[in-house]
Amino acid sequence: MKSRKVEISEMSFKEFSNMVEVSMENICKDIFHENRDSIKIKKEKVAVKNLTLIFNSTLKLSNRIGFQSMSLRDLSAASGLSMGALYSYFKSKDELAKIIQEQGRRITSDILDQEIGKGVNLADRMHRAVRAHLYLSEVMQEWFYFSFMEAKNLTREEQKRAIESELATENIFFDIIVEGEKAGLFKKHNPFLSASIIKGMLQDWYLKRWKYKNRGITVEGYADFVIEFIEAFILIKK
Amino acid sequence: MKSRKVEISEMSFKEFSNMVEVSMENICKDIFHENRDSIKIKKEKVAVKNLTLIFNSTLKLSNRIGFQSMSLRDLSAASGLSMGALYSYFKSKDELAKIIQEQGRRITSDILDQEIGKGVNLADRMHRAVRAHLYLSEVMQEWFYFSFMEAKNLTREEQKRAIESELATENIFFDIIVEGEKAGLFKKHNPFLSASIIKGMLQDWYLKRWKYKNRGITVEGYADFVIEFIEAFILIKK
DNA sequence: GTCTATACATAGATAGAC
DNA sequence: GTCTATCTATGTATAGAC
Repeated sequence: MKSRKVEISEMSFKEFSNMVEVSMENICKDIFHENRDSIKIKKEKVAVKNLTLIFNSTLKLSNRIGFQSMSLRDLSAASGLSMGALYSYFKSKDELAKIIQEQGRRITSDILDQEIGKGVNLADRMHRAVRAHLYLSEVMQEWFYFSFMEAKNLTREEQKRAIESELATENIFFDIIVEGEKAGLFKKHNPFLSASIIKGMLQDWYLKRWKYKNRGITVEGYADFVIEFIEAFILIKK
Repeated sequence: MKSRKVEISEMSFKEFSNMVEVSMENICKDIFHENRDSIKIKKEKVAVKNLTLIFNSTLKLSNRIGFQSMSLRDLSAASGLSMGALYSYFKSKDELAKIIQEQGRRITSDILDQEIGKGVNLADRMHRAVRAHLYLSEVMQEWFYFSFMEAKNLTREEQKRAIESELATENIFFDIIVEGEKAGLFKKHNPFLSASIIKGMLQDWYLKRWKYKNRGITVEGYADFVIEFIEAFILIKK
């Protein structure tokens, strides 16, 4: 029980938060360079600044009223950019959604891989996976909420990617569980169901953050609770 | 462990399904009578038939593309009723959403109360609450999905009601857990978090049914798993 | 690079014939 | 009770001035 606390201190929420911040800006730059054909702006500095502004405004509005309900006039008002200016940064509303999805997926994938790779054993890997996912969805709450709620508004191709990304995350847990069972550390259950349930618990954090916030639950507190809950089920007691 | 199986047999999914079917038609009739001012149709038989048709078409379309993206022309095509005819059954698109929400909430509340009331002790009540909620969300999967995903598209008043209903369901679990702790049957944890997590597990069933279906998981199988998972955490081992 | 003005499509909603 | 035809508002997207 104590050992978990030690592992947390290796990656506090604050440190984690900074790490994501850096990753986010880099990925924004990558996105700018990759989409130079559909982005009419030439200067990197102004483009990245406004892209960030547009992404954030879109996420804020979509979280409140939904991407479909958000008109580009709304987005124009929220971002302070005119309709014409907006269309210098993307060539359609659909493409805007696509770029935002892409950006979030990359950050998620980068950060999770990086963080889980540090795990020294299976229990540690499980803790890190849970904690990293929760911390990440805390920092990028709007994106995670957006990504879940707006999946239906994407093109079929983008939907496929979203599902793949979703299942990839779940597989991280699946793999840890299966390895743990083989090693005789975890009880034998249906590992697919266990992984699903764990994923669901993590999702609850960003889908219902208002509820947890109202009750004064912090992301660290929630992480501790989830880990305890999972371990009661999978760990073999000695 | 065996005792749970006995309790299930008191309410098989099939029986449950029939119970809901009846409740659904009755509530559809109630809704018709209560909204006689906004519904221009006089004959109960034709009104209830078409209302049911409209509700089902709306749910189907909304589940696929979202309520906001569904135009009334789409709904007209799917239901086989003309635009004009549709407006004889509701006076705005917003009102249509509202009526559907109302109908689902009533069924949910009726069925859950009825089913949980049968519980003979706290563990039994917990099992029944889990199972009833899962079975209900299986029968009415489209409604549950709609209700969760379209909350943002409702008026502020309706949003408040949706949240209240959500929290009421969660409170069922909260109360059972608190009573169980007092009675010395359940371990002491944070009962708010326990109730939240349980609610999230139930929600996962209807939010990701495609995933469970693809993997061949039945609702009964999922219910058994969830109950086992919960009990590993809350039950005091003897 | 950003703005204003505008084109064009599609949405919700209603009127009046049948 | 249901249909077709139509009104009006709003949405996405673009052209061209600055």
